[in-house]
Amino acid sequence: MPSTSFPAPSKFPLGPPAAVCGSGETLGPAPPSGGTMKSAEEEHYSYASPGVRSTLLPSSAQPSLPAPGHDLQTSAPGVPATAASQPPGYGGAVDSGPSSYFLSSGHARPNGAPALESPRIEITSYMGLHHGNNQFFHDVEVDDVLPGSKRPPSTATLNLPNLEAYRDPSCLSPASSLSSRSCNSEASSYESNFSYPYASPQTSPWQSPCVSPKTTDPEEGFPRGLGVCGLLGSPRHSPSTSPRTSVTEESWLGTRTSRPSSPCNKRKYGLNGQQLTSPHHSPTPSPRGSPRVSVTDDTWLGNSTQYTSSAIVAAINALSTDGSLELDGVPVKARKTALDHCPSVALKVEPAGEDLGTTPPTAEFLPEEFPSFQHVRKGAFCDQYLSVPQHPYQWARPRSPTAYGSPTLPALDWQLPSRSGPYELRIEVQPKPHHRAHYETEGSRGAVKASAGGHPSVQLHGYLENEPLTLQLFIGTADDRLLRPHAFYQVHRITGKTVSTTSHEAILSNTKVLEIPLLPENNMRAIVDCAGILKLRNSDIELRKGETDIGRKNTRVRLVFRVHIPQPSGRMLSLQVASNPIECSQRSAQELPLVEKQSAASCPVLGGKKMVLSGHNFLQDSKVIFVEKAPDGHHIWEMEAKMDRELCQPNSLVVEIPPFRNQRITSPVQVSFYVCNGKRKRSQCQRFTYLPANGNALLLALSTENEPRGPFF
DNA sequence: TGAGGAAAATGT
DNA sequence: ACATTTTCCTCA
Repeated sequence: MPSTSFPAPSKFPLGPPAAVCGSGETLGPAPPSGGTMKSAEEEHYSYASPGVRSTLLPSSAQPSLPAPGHDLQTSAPGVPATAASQPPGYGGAVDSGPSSYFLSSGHARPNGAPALESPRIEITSYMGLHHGNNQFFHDVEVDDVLPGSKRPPSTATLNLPNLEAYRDPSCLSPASSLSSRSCNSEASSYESNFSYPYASPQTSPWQSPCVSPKTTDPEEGFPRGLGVCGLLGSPRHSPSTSPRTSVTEESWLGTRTSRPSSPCNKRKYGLNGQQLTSPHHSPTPSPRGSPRVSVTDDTWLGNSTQYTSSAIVAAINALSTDGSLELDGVPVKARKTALDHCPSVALKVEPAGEDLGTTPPTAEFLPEEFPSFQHVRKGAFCDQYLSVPQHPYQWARPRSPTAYGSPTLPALDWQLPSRSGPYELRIEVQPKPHHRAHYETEGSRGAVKASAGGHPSVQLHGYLENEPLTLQLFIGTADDRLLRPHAFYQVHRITGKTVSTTSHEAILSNTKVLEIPLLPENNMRAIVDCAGILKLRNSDIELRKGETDIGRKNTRVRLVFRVHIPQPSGRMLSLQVASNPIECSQRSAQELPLVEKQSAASCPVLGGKKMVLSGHNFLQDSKVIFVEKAPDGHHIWEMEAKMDRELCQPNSLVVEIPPFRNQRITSPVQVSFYVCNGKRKRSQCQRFTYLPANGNALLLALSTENEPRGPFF
C-alpha cells in the first residue's frame, strides 16, 4: 500500500528536497529492517504534500516502526542515532499552516527564552497525528462515529494574547489545572480537543473511549485507559502497557491520599514491565520486526520488546498516516477524550465496552464543546481516587489549549525518530545513571546531573533557521516496551540561582512536560539543568483506573526530549530522543555490592580459609560479615571477616572465613555473609549464603587452609 | 534547596 | 524475614 500512496518526492513542498531530505543518509542508518521503511525523506514527502491528505499509508506500508526510544539510547554523544530510520512519525501531519505552534520571530525573549509573539495558533485538524496510536483505522471510524461531523481540515488560527513564551496546555482546562482533582490535566483536555479518534487495531475504533478494556478488572467498572484522557488516547494499551495516563496528576495533586492499603489487583509484570499476561493482543500483527522498532533501544529496551501492538500501531500510524485524511473526516468533536480520568463517566457516556479491553479511550471530544462535562468528570474521577489538594502550580495560567498542543503534535507515547532529513536531535551529554527522585513529601533533590559533573545537554543539529524552537522534556519509561511517559515519575522543574536554563512547565495528558528554549544563538543546544524527577506513590498511580503498570521495582526512567520543527510546508516535523536509563530509587543509587561468585563452598570448622568473592560495587571500605543461623533461623553468631586488603581488587574481595563457633557441629552448617559498603547497615546489604557441602568435612577438618586453591570458580 | 541517611511502612 | 517504598531527620 503503501508506497503508492506516497506522493512523489518531487512534490515535496518544502524547499529543495535535497536539502530537506537528505537522502537517506540523513536518515542515517538505514532502516534497520530491511528496507521496508521508507526513507525519512520519503515520508516527508508524503506528508508534505499538502494536498495529499488522504494518503494514509496502510500500516503495512511501513512495516518498520521506529525503535522506541531507541534513538536515544545510542545516544552516546556523538553517536548518531541509528534509529533514524524512523519516519518522522507524525511528521506528516496535515497541512496545517505552518506551524502555528512555534514562535516565529524571535522576539523578545524574556529570560532568554524565546519570546513568542503572540502566537497564533492554527488549529488544524490533523487528528491523526495525535493519537498516535490508533489511527489506522480511523477512517472508518470516523465516519461512523461522527457522521456529520466532519470538518474540513482547515486550520483555525487563534491569536494568543500574548506570549508567554510558551503555550500552556493548562490553559485549557482552567479548572483542571493543578488541582489534583483535575485529573485531567489541562493537557489532557487540550488534547482531547485535538484528539483524533483512532482505533487501535485491536479495538474497535470507535469504542467509547472509556470503555474498559476487557482486560481490565471486572470489578472496575471503568475503563482503564482513561487516564490518558485521550491524549494519547492510547488505545494502545496492550494490556501490558500501562496507559500512561494516569500518571500524574497526583503528582501535582500533591495530595496525599492516605495510602491505599493495597492496590487493587494489578497485574503483575515482569520486572521489565512485561506483562505476564496480556489480555488481548491486538490482532494486528505486531510490527516488531519492523526495523523501527528495534532499532534501538537496545540498551534498555530489549530488542525483544514486547510492545503492545497498539503502541506499535500507533507508531506506525504516525508514520504512515496522513493526517489530513482523518482530519477531514473526523469531527473534532467526536472525540471524547477527556474522560480519561473519569472512567466512570466515560462509561456512562459510552456504552462501550467494546473492545477488547484494551482500548483506551480514544475518544476525544472537543473540550470546547463539552467543557463542563469534562471538568465534572475529572473531578469525579479524582475524587474517587485521590483526594488531593490542588497544586498551586504556576503553569496554571490560562492559555489557549490549542496553542500548546496543537493538534498536530504527536502524542507523547508516539515513537518518533531522532533524526530526519538534515535534522538530528542528539543528547550530547547523558545524565548520570542514578538520580534519586524526590517524593511530593520531600523537598526537591535537585536537577538531574551528568556523570562528569554539569548537566545533560541536548542539541538539534541541522537546523539553520533563526527561529528559536522549543525543546520538550518529559520522563519516559526505560523498560523493554515502547517508550512512553512514565506513570510513576514526572519531570520536576527546578528553578533558582543554580539554574541557568529557563523553562516552562506544561501538562500533556497527565504527563508533565518541561519546555526549554532552543536558541539559534546557542547553536540550538540546551543545557538541561532545570529538570528534577518527582516520584509518585505507587499506590496512587496503581489505583487509577486504567493504569496497568505497577510501580514496584519500576524505578528506571529516561529523559525524553522532543522538538517540533516547522516545515516550510506548514507541517511540523517532530524529533525525539531518549537518554540512557536513570535509576531513580535511593537504594539503587547506593550501588549495592553484588557478589556473583565465591571461591569456597566449605571450610574447616576452625575457619581461616581464604575466600575470594567476585562481584561488583565493592569499595575500599567494604566489609564482609559472616553469620551462622540455626536451621530454625535462630541467630547463632556473626563475625566480621578479616579482609586481605592486599589481594583485594576492584571486583573481588579476599576474606578469611572465621572459625565456626560451634565446633561440635555434626551436620552441615549454613553460614551466610553480608558484604557491606561503607556506612550501609547490614540490613541493607545483600546477604549470601555459604553452605558447607559436607558436614563431616567441617567437623573433621581441623586444620586450616589458609591459601585459596586453584581457580576458584 | 539539595542531599544523604535511615526509620517506618508496605509488599512479597 | 526480606525487599522496597515512603516518610522523616539532619546538615551544609
